[in-house]
Amino acid sequence: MVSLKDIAQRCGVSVATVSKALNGQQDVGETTRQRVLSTAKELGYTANSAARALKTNRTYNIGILFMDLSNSGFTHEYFASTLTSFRLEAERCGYDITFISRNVGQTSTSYLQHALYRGVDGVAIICADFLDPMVQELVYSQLPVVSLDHAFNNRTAVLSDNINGMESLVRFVYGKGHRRIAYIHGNNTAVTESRMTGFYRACEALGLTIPDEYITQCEYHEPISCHKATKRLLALPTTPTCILFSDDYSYIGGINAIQEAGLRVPEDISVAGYDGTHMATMVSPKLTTWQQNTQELGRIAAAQLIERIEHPRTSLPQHIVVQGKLLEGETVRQLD
Amino acid sequence: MVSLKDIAQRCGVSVATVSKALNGQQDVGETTRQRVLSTAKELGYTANSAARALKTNRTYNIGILFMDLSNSGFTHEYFASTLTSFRLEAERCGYDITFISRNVGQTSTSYLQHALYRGVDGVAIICADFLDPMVQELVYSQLPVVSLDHAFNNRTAVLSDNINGMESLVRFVYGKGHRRIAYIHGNNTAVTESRMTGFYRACEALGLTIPDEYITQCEYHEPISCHKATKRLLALPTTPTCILFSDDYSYIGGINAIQEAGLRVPEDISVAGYDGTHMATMVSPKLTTWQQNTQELGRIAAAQLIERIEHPRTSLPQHIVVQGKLLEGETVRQLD
DNA sequence: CCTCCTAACTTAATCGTTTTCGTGGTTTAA
DNA sequence: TTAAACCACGAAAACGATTAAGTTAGGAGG
Repeated sequence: MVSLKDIAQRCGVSVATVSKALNGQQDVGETTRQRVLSTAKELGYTANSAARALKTNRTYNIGILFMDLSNSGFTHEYFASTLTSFRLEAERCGYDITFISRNVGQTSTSYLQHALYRGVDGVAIICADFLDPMVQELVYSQLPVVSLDHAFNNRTAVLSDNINGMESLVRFVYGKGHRRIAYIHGNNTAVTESRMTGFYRACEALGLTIPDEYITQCEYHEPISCHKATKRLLALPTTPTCILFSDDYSYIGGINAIQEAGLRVPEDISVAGYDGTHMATMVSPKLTTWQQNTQELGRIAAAQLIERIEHPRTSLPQHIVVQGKLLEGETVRQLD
Repeated sequence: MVSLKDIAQRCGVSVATVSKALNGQQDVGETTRQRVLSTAKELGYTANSAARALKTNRTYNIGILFMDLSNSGFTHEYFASTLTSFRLEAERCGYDITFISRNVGQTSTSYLQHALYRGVDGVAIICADFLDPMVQELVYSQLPVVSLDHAFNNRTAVLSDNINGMESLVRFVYGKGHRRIAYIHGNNTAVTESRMTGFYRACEALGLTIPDEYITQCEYHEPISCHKATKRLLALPTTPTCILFSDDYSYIGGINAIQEAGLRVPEDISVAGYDGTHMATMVSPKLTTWQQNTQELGRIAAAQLIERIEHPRTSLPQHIVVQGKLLEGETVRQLD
């Protein structure tokens, strides 16, 4: 590998001058700078990030906590596309991305240890168990941190507007004349809590009282689980006129249960999903759903984290809510 | 940050001894080793990977080329789950993963430059334009390289069995009595070529002659494009009895076109996908498809790359084909 | 008793950068 | 003419680790 030393020798100047010339410092003559720049290119010089990091204590590397909880991490479109836009923005700003795991070398340690070992400038928690003590340790360390869809005290968080999203969805189906609205919610997480709040807020505001048996649970991103939940709902003495599913993907299971019961969407029963995945617009009939703005979620998370990294004193931790929008598909019928 | 020096001072030994003690070298006394180990823990020591990399020229970091070609990278289950299992295996072996982009800092360079800058020990090309000169440059550099689904000369590659997969699929539907088999293939890539070969090989072996208009194209992972292609097929004077789609996801578009034509699957027309995504087993009727073994593809790719990294002289570059398997769903009807 | 070996350390160089503090030499101002 | 200011560059000290090459001290062997 060709280093600063090689360039220095070739140009007959010191290593210091070469470094300054390449880094655009001002105290170096224009002719020397040009000479350095051209020989650097000529020799095919590439900087050594390790040496630079060692000296400057900056790696331009961002650690990503992205755990494949129940196999729905990478393959879950919401997380996948958020990560993609995060990566895009980070790279645009000159940062690289490294996954934070629990092992350095062959031995297992904590997330924080791993982050410190790699010397990342900051950490983004995209997909993880937020209540895990090891995650807590990481969040409340000295490292700049941004989290997605979970707000830690005094730390920057980027949140999808789950309350408003669910509320809007309920108001939409209410506007279509539906009163018997069922909600199959997901696992017990902060996200679920928010959506529940949104659901009940809308109901209260609209003067709706929803029987308890209309509120049931399934696992996120698990069509089979959703299939069963849907079946339970359809077996009730008074069936709902509209079912809100936990997410778009689970809807695949739900629609099966509906078809098995000999019902059609939206003629016999209306449904809506949540997420606004690519798939939602492709299925027929088009799924009515709340589209989360993954592109903005990822971009803002990256931008915020970098802001915290580059201006640790002046930037302040904040909780940013990113608005989604209603995708009015064809699965909610107007009741007369 | 606490460094070797701090531990050395506290223990009253030299930095060298501390380093050796922590790295399990043999020429250090048992009592000193214990003392070093315990004070290291006590002070909360974390090694500095940058310093280590600088000295040893090893980063235990693997670069990943994962370009979001036409938005189907991260969100494409095939790539996403291959990447997941790659990451898992790499981490198990003590390696971390960093994405290779085209910019170091604010300026844009080549993939190779970026890889060299970060000093990765090797590179895995999971999802990229294999014909891009910049990719070629990377592949034929000094770095250990493994590629997925594209075989470079003298470099290790892990390949899904596209020829055999497609061949098996054709033989399966042939076995069900189908003779008028259409194939909507994907974009022009090496993968498509292989599947085409498999398709024609099976036809030849079975004595089938497929009319040219039965072979049509759509974009991978793009239901709308597949929708149109399907429509074209259904408008032919003699329609096929079975349509093979480019991939499971595109099937969503295909099924819409079929339903619009007033046909049912599998009663009126049979179909099959390709990939074996999670979704394929969830839709109703269950999709008949060829399941690629993403778990093994990722795992083997990582293991092979690490083998090349750790034994560059003795290990040899090879092209490994990973077998998939037929998922016999419910979308191919037995013809009488 | 002397030599030699070995175990257990230490010394010091080195990896490639960055950055502070000089140091001459030249220009400018008084 | 002289002092101050400025410019372009160099010397050298880090950053934190690894490792080859010494250096002890103590014991074994003759």
